[in-house]
Formats: sequence, C-alpha cells, structure tokens
Amino acid sequence: MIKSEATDPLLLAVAMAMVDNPRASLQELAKAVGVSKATLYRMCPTRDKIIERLFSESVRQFDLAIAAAELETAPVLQAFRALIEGHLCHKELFVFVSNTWEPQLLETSDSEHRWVEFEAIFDKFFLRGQQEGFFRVDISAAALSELMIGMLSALVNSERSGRIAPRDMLDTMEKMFLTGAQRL
Amino acid sequence: MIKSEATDPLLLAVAMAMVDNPRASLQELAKAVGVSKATLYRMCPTRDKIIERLFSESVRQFDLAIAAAELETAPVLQAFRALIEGHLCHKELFVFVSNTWEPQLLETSDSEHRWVEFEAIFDKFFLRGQQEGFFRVDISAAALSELMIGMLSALVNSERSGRIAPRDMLDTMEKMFLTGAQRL
DNA sequence: ATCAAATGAATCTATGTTGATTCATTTGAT
DNA sequence: ATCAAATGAATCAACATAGATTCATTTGAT
Repeated sequence: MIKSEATDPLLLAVAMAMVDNPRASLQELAKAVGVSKATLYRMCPTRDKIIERLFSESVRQFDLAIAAAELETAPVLQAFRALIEGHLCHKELFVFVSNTWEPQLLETSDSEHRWVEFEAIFDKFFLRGQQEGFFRVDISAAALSELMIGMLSALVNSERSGRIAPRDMLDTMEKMFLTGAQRL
Repeated sequence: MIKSEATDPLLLAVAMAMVDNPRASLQELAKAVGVSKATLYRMCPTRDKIIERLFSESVRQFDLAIAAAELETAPVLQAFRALIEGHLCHKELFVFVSNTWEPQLLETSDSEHRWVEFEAIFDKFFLRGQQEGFFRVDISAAALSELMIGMLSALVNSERSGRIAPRDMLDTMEKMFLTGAQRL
C-alpha cells in the first residue's frame, strides 16, 4: 500500500492532550505537549483550526487506510484485519475523532462529513460479511460497526494507560471481536 | 435486590450534556437541559460540585449494582449478565464516568478512588472466570475489563444516536462479548 | 564564531465565564 | 382567588481565556 506522509507528531500530541482534558485552555494544551503557547499558535492559530486540521488529517490518513483494506472486494477476514490495522496505525487520530465527533451535529465540515461516509462504508462492509455468511446476522451491521469502534477506542485508551501491551492490541481486537471472551 | 433511590433526572441530563459538549459553559449546559442558569446553580452551585455529585451518585448506584451481581460467588455467566444489566440500568452515570474519569490523575476524590476499586473488582471477576474455565485465558483479565467497558460505552452512545434499539442492547452486548461476531 | 530560524516569555485588548444575587414571573396546590 | 415555592431574566465583580504580537533567547547548521 502507498505509504502516506506521516502526521506532524506535535499535532498528534495536541490531539491526545485534547482528548485527555477537553476543557484545557490553549496555554494548558501547549504546556501538556511541551511547547509554548506561541509555538502552538504558529502550528495553528485558533482552537477551531486545530480541530479542523485534525479532522482533515484523519480523513487523509483514513482515506488511504480504508482504500487499502479493500472492504468491498477482499475476503472478509482479510479486509477486517486490514481495517483494524488501519485504525491502530493511526490510533491518535482515530481516538481524537471518536471522542470528538458527533455525527448528529448539524453544522459539520467537509472532513466531518467524510466520517459520516466512513461510517456508512463500515456498515456496508459488515453487511457484506453477513451476506457472505462470515458475520452473525442476529446483530445488526450498525451494531457491529459501533462495537468495532468502541472496542478499538477502549484498546487504544488502555494501551495509553498501560493496561494493555501495544503488541497485544491487534491480536486481542481480532480474537475478541470475532470469537468473544467465552472459552470455546 | 434492593431498589436504589432514583437519580435526579436533571442531574442525569446535565451529565449527558457534559459528555456531549465538554467545553460548554454553565449557561450552555443549563440551556441544553432546559432550565435557567439560576436553577442549575440551585441544583449545584459550581461546575466542580456537579462533577463531584455525579461521581458520588455513580458510586452510590454502582455499589449497589455490583453488590447485586455477586461477582465473587455467583456462577460466572449469571454474574456477568447482572454486571451488564447494572451498567445499562445506570447508563448515563456510567457514560459520564467513562468519558470523564482518568484513573491516572493524581488528585482524585473519594468517589473517583472508588472507581479505581471497581476496576480492580472487574479485573478480579474476569480472572475468576478464567480460572473457572469460563473465559479464554489468552487475553488478559485487564483487557477483558477494558473491552467490556468500551463495548458498553459504544452501545450506550449508539442507542443515544439511534443507531441501536434500546431493547437490543443487553442481548447484543452479551452475544458479542461472549461469542463475537464471527458466525459459529 | 556566526547567523538564520525556531522558540519562548511576556504582554495586550476584547470577550467570555464563573459564581452569586435579586427581583419578577410562573406554577401548582388549596 | 390566593399564595408559597419554584423558576427565570438580568445583572454584577472578579477572573480567565482567546487570539495576536513583540522582542529576547535558544538552537542548530555552517
């Protein structure tokens, strides 16, 4: 797959600081990521522009990751794995979006609208998986989408707090999502 | 089980407004829940006291719900179901806590400290389930705890956005957590 | 040693917000 | 109709914050 241009580490650090403390002032955010308020200003002049830039960066990265997963054509298990890997590969952007984004807000940017489309793409993928007999059909595709996102968020947040080892995340996600916690 | 005194609906509404818009001013919070700023003041005079009250109320309700689940003694499946029901029964408090609480913050209230204890209780429960051969052992008890919380949060948020029907939540949670999405 | 670029401390105006209060209005019971 | 309780609009002083700027300092390449 085409390797995308890496995201500015400072921007990712700001994203995590915003997730950790949504009410932080710009001064507090700057301090949390180890720069001055002026440097943060030079990266992005306003809070709204920071958020906007994070959303557009998330769209840029997830456009590529989702394309690479070939959700419409690849074998379902393979596509699912690639989708999970894509999320984990851009975990900071993903956690930022999942904490911040509210699909039902009326006024949204193009980037936020693109996440509405991503959501529909995920739903469609789970539906295809159900139709092909891979996923169970007694749980809706929408529920499968939401749970995938919720589980991924939980794993990323747990990794950050040291509750889960980074190397275990992909494997844990796949096992728990596909076969659950009950011993077979 | 002992039926606990219901939580003030206004307090729960405020909790959801805070989750939806963490940066809202007190004026905005009041408007979101349909009262004046003065009435919100009369419920709780400061933002910190609102948060404190929400945490103590969550502890009060979850103390009862967790006791009722008999996590240390009841059959694992039965205890698990009761634990899930307890969370869903107090979904607003639960979502507020899971969005707000950071276990690693140094200065925490008694209520927040109690949630550290709850986390340990959940870990212990999953460990017992593993030891009794009910839960898989190739995923850590900590991971099972975190995923339970993450899945529940996702389901509650999805219900609020209309993506999942309320009546499906308990069943979906149980099926997905125990047996996963892959068709058996 | 030099120097351009990057960064930070300090500062500013304008605005918003907090916490609190007061008095008018509404509500609901009688 | 009456009235106590509840509620809301408006207001206030004190303080915080946003966005922007400037000049000093640091950094890193040469």
